[in-house]
Amino acid sequence: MAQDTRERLLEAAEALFAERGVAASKLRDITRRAQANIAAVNYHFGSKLGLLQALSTLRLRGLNEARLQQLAQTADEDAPRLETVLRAYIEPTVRLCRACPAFVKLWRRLEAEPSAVREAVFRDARLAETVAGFGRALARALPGAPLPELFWRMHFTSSALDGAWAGWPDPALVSGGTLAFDGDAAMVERLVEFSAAGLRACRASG
Amino acid sequence: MAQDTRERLLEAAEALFAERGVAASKLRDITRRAQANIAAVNYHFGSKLGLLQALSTLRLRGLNEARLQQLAQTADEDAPRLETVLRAYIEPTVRLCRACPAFVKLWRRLEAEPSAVREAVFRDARLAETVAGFGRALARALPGAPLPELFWRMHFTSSALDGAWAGWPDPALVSGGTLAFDGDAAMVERLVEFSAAGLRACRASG
DNA sequence: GTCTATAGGTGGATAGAC
DNA sequence: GTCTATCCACCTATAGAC
Repeated sequence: MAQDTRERLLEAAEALFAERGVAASKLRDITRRAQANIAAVNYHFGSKLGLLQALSTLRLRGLNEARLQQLAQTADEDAPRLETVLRAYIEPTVRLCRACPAFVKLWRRLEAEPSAVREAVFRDARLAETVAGFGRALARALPGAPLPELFWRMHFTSSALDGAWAGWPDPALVSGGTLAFDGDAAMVERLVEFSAAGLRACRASG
Repeated sequence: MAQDTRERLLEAAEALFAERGVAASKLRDITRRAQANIAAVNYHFGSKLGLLQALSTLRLRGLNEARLQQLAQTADEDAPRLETVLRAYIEPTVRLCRACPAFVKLWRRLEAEPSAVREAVFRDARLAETVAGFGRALARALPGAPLPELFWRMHFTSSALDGAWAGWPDPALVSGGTLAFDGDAAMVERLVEFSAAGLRACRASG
């Protein structure tokens, strides 16, 4: 209870939105969990959607800024190593998964929303800069590869990344009990190795 | 209106669940779209959840049975080609994307649900058989590769597959306008090439 | 900034006629 | 199998006291 009401509301909303979905999360549950009054959401965020937007912007801006910052460390090199670029995308995500485990689930839900909702929610998330920045870096890391091909495969990588943590800490069900988390470092290595190989394979075919 | 009410309800629910989410889809909207009476859902499926379960089982059983059938054509070979195994997983999915475009979006939403809901919804979907069957096939295609590694990378492949079509027919937003669909065949090739390379890369590291 | 009270509307589900 | 009418629990949002 050290934080102020606004922060407690964001935290409670994140947990409930992630677990039940936005529509199924009732303002009453959110305010109860945040130990705030039922009217607090409207006072601080204007509406339920305002709360969702504030939360999304907060997390996604932070994530994408961290990604771009880590990517900027490779900006001097003419041809950065592919694995370095992928790490700049993946590692900040994993840090977010540690700091805000619920948000990764919420993110998955938000991706499934219709365009209008996504547009509203992602508007201030630095998404365009991130796509552009990593697109340029990939093109430098894999010169000669067709750009649309690189973008698609980066999209695969991003989906794999989301899917890897979406079930955390229980990925068992979707995998029929065959998967177990073996630590952040191992997962990062696995993802980097997997997607680097997949991205390099398009050099030959492009 | 050739189909009976039960089928029209399934179709309407699929479209609305996919577009708005399950919780946000009102029984009244579903029945209106299906040109059925408000009481029809409870008559045919018992409840809203019953409707969701019937729909999920119908689609996922069909999908997984088609996958296993295509995989069975490789069962005689000692070491099936990796690309053949991946195609047996991916191609039936693409056919489902064509036949029931809405369900792919719904599937994404369902994956984000808490374990209890997923368990109920996926219970009769032949999920366990599919995981087991493809696990064995992958192990034969890539002898020597550690099994947990193969399962994780197959999970990446599955996530990439979902992500590829989740935004269809409009993947533009999440990608900042950089992606465009260039046909089913091209997407299948891209996915197979990408994930085959990623899976093979674990042979060296295993 | 926080609270109570309530307006104003909508949800899933059912009873019972046809 | 299909329909109308209705129950009632519950929702978001707001007004207005403190």
